[in-house]
Amino acid sequence: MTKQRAVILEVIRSDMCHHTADEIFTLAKERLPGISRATVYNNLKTLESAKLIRRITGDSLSDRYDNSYIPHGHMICEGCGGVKDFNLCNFDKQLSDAIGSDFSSYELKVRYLCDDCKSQAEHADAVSV
Amino acid sequence: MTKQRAVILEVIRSDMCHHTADEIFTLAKERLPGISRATVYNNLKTLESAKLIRRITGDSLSDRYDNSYIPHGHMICEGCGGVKDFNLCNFDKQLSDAIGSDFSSYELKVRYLCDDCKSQAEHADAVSV
DNA sequence: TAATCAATTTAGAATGATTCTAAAGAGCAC
DNA sequence: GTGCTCTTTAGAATCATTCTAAATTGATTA
Repeated sequence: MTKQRAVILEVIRSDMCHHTADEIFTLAKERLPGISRATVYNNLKTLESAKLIRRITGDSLSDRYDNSYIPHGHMICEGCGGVKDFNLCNFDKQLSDAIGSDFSSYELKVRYLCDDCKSQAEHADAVSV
Repeated sequence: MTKQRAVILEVIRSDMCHHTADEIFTLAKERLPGISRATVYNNLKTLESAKLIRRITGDSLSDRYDNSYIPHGHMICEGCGGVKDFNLCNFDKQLSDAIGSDFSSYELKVRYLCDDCKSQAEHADAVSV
């Protein structure tokens, strides 16, 4: 475990946000000013292979990284691109029943409008009328 | 509806595959040799806004397009990469309850091993012992 | 401590998907 | 036919990510 890898893992674990590689790069740079962008990408791959983090592919241009490898749902706001976690009860059983087989993982993304973007949209409507 | 847009829509609807933009470009070019890549991208956006097709993100580097806008699950075999569709009963209600909001769409992908690949893997195990 | 060797890091170039730009073309209302 | 708007086109630009090759690090062993 190099110090670069440790810092990247700490950055991802330090809060519940789902950071992009670029954000992780910026945050890691605060602690290791010489760190390279390629190192961040290399380590994100390594850490995902080691099942310490999970990559989330989404609606925004860049992927995001989750500090947990355990599958769960992601709510993706169509306004701001923000990502939140959520869980469904007994979803594993429901899924394996539906597909008629065990499975190794799943990815569930819901596109919606978060409260902030919803009220912004309402405000915009009110103004434009 | 321009003839370019019509051809792109036909290409997407002509089979059950989930084509990439590049594949759609190639297929459209067979019928309209002068068509531009930008036209394909423009129209894929337009057609998705019109809810005639759906964009699927995350399987590979490039996005894919589904000839149905209605959300449904995808079972992706980790052995052969094959994709099958599946559905969950009352999933819309379950989802909106879980996230506490309406949503505009969802994407659900399950990674598993299909029967063929499963028996192949068992056979490989047997051989290797 | 010095030699060695593999893994990691680095900067910058390369790639690949997608978007942008500006000019040309098509279709429609008047 | 004129004007207007939307669409198409080719190629340039952009952006996230990957690759490359040289330098560095760290562990291991002599």
